Parts: sequence; structure tokens; C-alpha cells
Amino acid sequence: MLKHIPVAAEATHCSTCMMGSVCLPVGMPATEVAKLDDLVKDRIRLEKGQALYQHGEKLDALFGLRTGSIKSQLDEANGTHQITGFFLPGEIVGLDGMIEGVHSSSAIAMEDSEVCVVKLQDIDEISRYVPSLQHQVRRLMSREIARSHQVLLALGSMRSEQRLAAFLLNLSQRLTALGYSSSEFVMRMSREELGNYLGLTLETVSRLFSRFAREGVIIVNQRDIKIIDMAALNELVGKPC
Amino acid sequence: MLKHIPVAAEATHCSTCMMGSVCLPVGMPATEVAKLDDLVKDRIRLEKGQALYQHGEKLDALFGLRTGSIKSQLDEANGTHQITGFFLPGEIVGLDGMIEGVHSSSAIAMEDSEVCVVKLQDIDEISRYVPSLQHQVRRLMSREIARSHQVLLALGSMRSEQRLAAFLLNLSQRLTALGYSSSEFVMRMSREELGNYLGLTLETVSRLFSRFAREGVIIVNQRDIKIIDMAALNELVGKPC
DNA sequence: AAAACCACTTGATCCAGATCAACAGGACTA
DNA sequence: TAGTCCTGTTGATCTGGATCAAGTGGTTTT
Repeated sequence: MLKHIPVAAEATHCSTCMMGSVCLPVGMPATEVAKLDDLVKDRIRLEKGQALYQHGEKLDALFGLRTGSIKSQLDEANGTHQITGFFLPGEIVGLDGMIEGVHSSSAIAMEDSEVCVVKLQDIDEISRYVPSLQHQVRRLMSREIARSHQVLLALGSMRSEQRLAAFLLNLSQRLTALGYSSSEFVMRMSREELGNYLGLTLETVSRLFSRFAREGVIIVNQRDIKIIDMAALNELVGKPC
Repeated sequence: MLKHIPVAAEATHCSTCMMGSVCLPVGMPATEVAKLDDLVKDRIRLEKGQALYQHGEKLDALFGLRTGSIKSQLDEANGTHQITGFFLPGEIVGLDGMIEGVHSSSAIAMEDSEVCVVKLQDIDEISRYVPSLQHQVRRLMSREIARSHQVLLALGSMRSEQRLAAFLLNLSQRLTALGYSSSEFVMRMSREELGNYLGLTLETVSRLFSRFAREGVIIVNQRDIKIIDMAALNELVGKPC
């Protein structure tokens, strides 16, 4: 069962949230953000491995990830699945579920996590006096489409080493936006999850990490990654084979 | 230069358009659709190969494809590109360009085509008295995200024959929705474009068509395709290797 | 403290699909 | 009417990454 937390109890709103600068309100004028206090009426706390929602479930909300990390995946009939995204704090989960409230994918916590629940109904309500909120939702969805297209690009036309390099650079950038180091971080996903996402096997991913390390591009210690030669990674993705 | 056509001259609106049942208004109540007459103020006619918009261009509109077909692609620095979608009449192009009006991809006509221009500004305007229009835009964007995820699934975890089978089935379904035959159609894209989209080379695509034909699953005559054994295609995508 | 399990690494081998190459037919040009 | 593109087909060969397999260290269980 999902663990709901009434927001009133914590008295935290978008306007005072530390994530405000990167989460749903990103880019909105402060005067507008101040009006979003009724947007989030509750939160959900997830344990590692727990599903925020699953394929086919009826849902009518978006989720702003506050802490932790979440993966989204398409579940196939034969029991396998394709991971379609990894989400970091401040990112919005559930944007593919806005067709009649039925989710086409599942979202699973990769570590203990907490999300803010944003009801679509409340978005409509609040949009009446915060007109920029509709634009904001469109912008977020558009960004999600563009993000998917970038992954398509990787899967469709990059070699394995380029895919991993592109992934590391992307992760580095997103962590920087969150205020973390751009060169040293802990990956929340296993080799298998990363391989699934990148269209590779876990062995290939492991070998690539070893090779990058051998070449002095990164230092790897299990899931701890330190990027030594950012330029080398950029060169890998920027140039064709 | 893009060829604009004032809509007044043709006096065609969403409520009377033949595409109404599949295009932007799909699923909206007829009473609401009737209020969309001011939504489309002009159209653009494109010649084969002409770009509707290009990567980096500032744009503030969506496009409903009336006739013809359009591909969207990400352009890479090294001159190559990745095709991210093929659009048929009644489908909406430009949903990835709603971040500050700057398109992250290019859209190119694959044959002489015509699109209805839907200004975002007009969507906002009309939404005031047609509240379901905002939902509609969200639904379309969500569908686009789900569509991208399906392609991710194909590129990430399907073998070449499964990818082509899935593509043919998908095309067949979409053409059926348009009122065309589900088993006999003309593909608008070259082997190279299809290969690019599916993450394969044009030779592999060509060989797959030949093989499917040899096995009696389809009849191929250049771009004319006739599906003989729909069940075989379904079996290919439904089951793992 | 031994046993069982898990995520990961590394080696050996295999094969699906890429690459290289030749050719065929249709459309357009001169 | 031949010449030049352009798109697609087919064959021969090569290779990146998959698959199969063995082993390692770390953590949890008993």
C-alpha cells in the first residue's frame, strides 16, 4: 500500500520548497509560484522497489520527485521490460499517463523516495488564476518528448561506447543542475538496469566501464563514478564512428 | 518559403473537416468541437522534401496534418540524423517544440502535404470557453510520449525482424483508423528512412522484406505492401526470441 | 563462521546485422 | 537512345556486441 503523507502536517509548499528552482515550477515567475500553494495536497513515501504506479492503473496525477530516484518502464507480455527513463529529484514522473488516466508504463522506486502528488484536477483548478501553469505543464511534457527522442537517437544510431558516454554526460549535467558535483556521483541503477535502458547487456556495460577506466576517462568503484576526462566523453558522442 | 493558405478562403473548420474524427479534436464532444472554428486560421502547403520547421527555429504552433505525410528527425552535428517519427493525416506534428517555441527537431514532408496551423496562443484563447481543449492537448502530448516509448521498446529490446513486424502492424493500425485497408498500403518512406527509424541499415530492411515475402507473410512490390499473414506478424512481436 | 546470495567482472565463443560490393530496373535528362 | 540518377536487391565477408561460462568480493542468513 502506498504511504500517503498529508502536506498540511509539514506545511511545505512549492514556494518554499528547496526543489522549487528545478521542479515543476522551474522557470515560472516567483509571483506565480507563490500561488501554487494548493497544488500539492499530499505526498507519497516509497520504499526501494515499490511501484508508484503500474501499467494499466487508472491515475489522474503527476508526481514531482522530492528525494530518491525512480525508473519508468514498459512491461511486456512475456515478462521482460524496457526501462524508458531514470528520474532524479526535481523531475516530473507520470507524464505518459495523461491519456484517460491510464498509465502506459510503470514507475518503480530505485531507493527510498518521496514524491509530491499533483492532481490533474487541481492543475485545472489553479490554472484559472495562474494561467502560466498550463504553459508549464505543456513545457514539461514537451521536454519529456524531447528527452525520449534523445534516447531514440542513442539507441538508433550510436555504438555502445557512445551510448554509455552520452548517458554519463547526461547524468552529470542533471546532477549539476541539482547542485551536486558534475564529475563525481553515485549511480542508483545496476549494470543490468543501465544495460536494459541503453539496449545493451549487463556484460557489455560492465566491460565498457572497465575499458573507460583503463583508458583513464573515468574511475569506477562499483556504482561510484568519477569522471576524469570529460572532454574524452564529449568527443566520443560528438564524433561519428 | 512556406506557402500559406488563408482558411477563410476555403471556409473549412474542424467541425466540418473530414479529419475531425481522427485529428486534434478526436474524442472531444461534438458540442465542443463546434466551438473550435477559430482554432485554425491558416494552413501551409508543403512540397515533397520541404521542411515545415527545422531544428532550432522559433515556433509557437502545432500542426495538424491534413493530407500527405511528414517525418520528424533529430539533426546531428556530424550531418547525420535520426528519424523519430512518421506522421499520417490526422496526426499532430510539432509537439516536441513547445519549450519556449524552439523546436528540438525538424519536420520534413515526404510527399506533397498540407497542414493546419494551430497557434498555441489561440489554444490558450479558445481554452477559456472550451475547457476540454487543454485536456485534449495534454492527451495528445501524452500519446506522443507513449508512442516514443514504444519505439524505445523496439530499439532497445527487439530483434530486426520484430522491429519491422511491429512497424508494419503499427502502420496498418493507423491506416485502418484513417479508413484505409489494414492489409494493403503504400509506404511513403524509402528503405533508408525506414532503416534509420528502426535502427537498421537499408540492406537489412530490404532483406527482411524479401524474407517476409519468401515466407508468405507479405507481398512486396517496392513500396506497395500487402499483408497476407497478419497473425504471423503478431506472433513475431508478441513472443520473445 | 560457514553458507547462500547478489551484483559485478572477465574470458571464450558465436552470430545477427553491418559493411563492402555488384547489379537491376525505373525515371528523368540531353 | 543512350546516359545518368536514384532506389532497391542480393551476395560475400567482417565484427561489435550477445551469449555462455567461470570466478570474485561483499552482504545477509543461519
